[in-house]
Amino acid sequence: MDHPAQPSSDPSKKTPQILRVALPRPVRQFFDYTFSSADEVMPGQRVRVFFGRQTLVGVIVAVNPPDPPDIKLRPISALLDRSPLFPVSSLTLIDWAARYYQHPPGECFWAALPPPLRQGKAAEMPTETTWTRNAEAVADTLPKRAKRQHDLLRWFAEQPGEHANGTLTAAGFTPQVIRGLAERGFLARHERTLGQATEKSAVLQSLPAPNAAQQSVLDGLPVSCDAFAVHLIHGITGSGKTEVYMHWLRQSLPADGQALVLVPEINLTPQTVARFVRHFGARVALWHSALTDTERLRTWLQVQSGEPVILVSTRSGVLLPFSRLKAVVVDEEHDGAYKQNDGFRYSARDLSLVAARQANCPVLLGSATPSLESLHNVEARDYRLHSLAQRAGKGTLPSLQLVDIRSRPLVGGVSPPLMQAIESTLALGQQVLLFINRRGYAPVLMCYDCGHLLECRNCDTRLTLHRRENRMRCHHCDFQRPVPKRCDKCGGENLNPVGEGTEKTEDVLTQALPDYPIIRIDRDSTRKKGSLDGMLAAIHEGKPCVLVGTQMLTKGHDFPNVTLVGVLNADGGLFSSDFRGPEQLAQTVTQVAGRAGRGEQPGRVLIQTCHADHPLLQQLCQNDYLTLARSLLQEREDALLPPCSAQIALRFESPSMELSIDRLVATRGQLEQWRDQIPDVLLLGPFPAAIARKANRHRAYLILQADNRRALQRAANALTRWLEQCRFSHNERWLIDVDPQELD
DNA sequence: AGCACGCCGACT
DNA sequence: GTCGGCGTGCTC
Repeated sequence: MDHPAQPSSDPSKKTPQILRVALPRPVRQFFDYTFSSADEVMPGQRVRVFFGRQTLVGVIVAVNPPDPPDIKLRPISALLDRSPLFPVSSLTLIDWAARYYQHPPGECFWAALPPPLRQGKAAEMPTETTWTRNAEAVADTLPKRAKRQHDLLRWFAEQPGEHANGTLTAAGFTPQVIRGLAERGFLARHERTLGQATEKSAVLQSLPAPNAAQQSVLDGLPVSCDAFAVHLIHGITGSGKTEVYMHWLRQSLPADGQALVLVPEINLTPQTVARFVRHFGARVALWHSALTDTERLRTWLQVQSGEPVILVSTRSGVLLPFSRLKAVVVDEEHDGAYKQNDGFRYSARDLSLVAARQANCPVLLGSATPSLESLHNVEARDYRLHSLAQRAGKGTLPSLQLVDIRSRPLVGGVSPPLMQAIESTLALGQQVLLFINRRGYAPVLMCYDCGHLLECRNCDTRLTLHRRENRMRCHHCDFQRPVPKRCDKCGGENLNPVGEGTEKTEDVLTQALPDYPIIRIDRDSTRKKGSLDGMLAAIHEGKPCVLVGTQMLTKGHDFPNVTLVGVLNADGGLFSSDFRGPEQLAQTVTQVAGRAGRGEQPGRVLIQTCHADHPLLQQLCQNDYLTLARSLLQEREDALLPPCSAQIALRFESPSMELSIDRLVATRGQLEQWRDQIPDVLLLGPFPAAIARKANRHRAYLILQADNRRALQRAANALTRWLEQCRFSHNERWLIDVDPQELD
């Protein structure tokens, strides 16, 4: 600018305003710019600004803030939206989340935007060009030499109707050919809002009437959607929780209201999604990681414009710009997938509760294995607990039985009693599911001469043997190497796989049971698109087979002909260093056991263990999750562990463990200096992480714990401000995790 | 996070 | 003499 800005005497020009902008940079602060146009500006609009030497897209969070910095401000370079892109509800939620999770606010906004809007593209519904055959134009009038145009006409005759431009180009017709035919009047051009042509034809199915148990839960749920309330539904596996959610939405969700339905992993719960689509048709919108940028933009704008969608979504859907949120459902609320474990470490379940409180609407949390957090909140925060204790159809809950595998010969991890059970189940024409919590062939490769275990070069972990690829792979970084012939340490050739992974059990069973298909389902076998669908389809044919799989197999599937479930080794969670080990074990075993006996035949679950007399396993066999969970909760209370207190974890990473620990000792010292302001905050550590070195970074933790969230929050605020001004060198890194779920 | 600036080692 | 290594600091 040539001359300094002055209070203008020209009435057509307003005095410059100051805009406070959130920018996608890892700093916990906003940046102020001037704006001197007469256009209306409000929080929630996007701007393009110069930031140092670069241009960025940011979001206005305040207009004319009371405390602008005393420096020369730069003007914004463009106002990108005529009206706020984010509704007030969204701004409030994101602001709350940035403060609560101690995350840079600009990055929180970034997480809430679909890629096209991050790039500064216009917030307009994406459209696509489609073509229809114009019936009046007859083929004779088209010159013979226009060969490709004749082909295209014939193509339209074979496939009548409306076709997207992309479909035609994919069929090999160039844009010139299409345009040529259109100019001669044979084709009519249309601009369609994306994806809406196909959905409206679907016939909606009505919901089956609720059974008595479902009805009694429904009777206790809120009738109207105009008050905040949390209802926790404990519904045993197969009790029909999804039907309850749907009946409730059908009854209570107003016609113009929006609903958020969170599911842990959309790709793994296709059945849930399909049921919502069948019953609610075009009102259902989906949100998950497999969407394209355009699909994302469309759904984002649909939600933003207040369309009364029922959004079935994974974690990140909680950040969508709802303006008429009237109902929230969180399915499998205990699931760890709701917690983001990098960057902006929010819990979608917890944020959805905050969103509902702000929108003044009810929340349904559902699970066969509710988290101890939610059970704690039944008492501490007045959640209402409902239970569905009966399976919905003819199925009954399976019986659970421990198999002591001490000094028993295991073949591929399978003990003789389990093998007999597998054989007799297959002989009856039924299916078997085996749960193993490790993928690969064997979790360890050991030298029998010197006892050396093959380790990752970059992490403090063992390499897993993957025999299909004939490679050793680290499951914590991307390191791989060929399977060695000789021991790295002593040169001996006596290298042997130790322990069981899904591949090994698959191989052993394929040999032992040549007459039956063995289907392995894990992240490796389902990597190719559509391969999981294929396997699931094969299982649903119902022919006798054995499914060997990891966690993937435990989530929300309904295999009516599975009558035997085997848990290969339940001992992992019994003596884990993580205090959540027992809870997770109970949830996993209960969930996987719930895959048995969902059809007409009763189910049976065999759990292999070396600790058959362990009280947790004994209790688990009673198949009474709630009682077990309550006793685990009592243990947490006695130890003052979450959810009976709150935790914040500070992790420090650097090129050496000594340095990481030193930094945390200094941080602890700083916290001690604020002791009088945070008297009840307990400091634990520093201690090295369970995986002390990951991708060559040495990691250590300091834990802040308190039963008073306010005090903890105050400590965390001061802590992040202090750490941010510390300016460590760039090979040192810290991160803060509020309500950490797992500290690896 | 970028991207500059700045201060030391091997090249024309 | 200068090209470029990455260590340090700032961005309204």
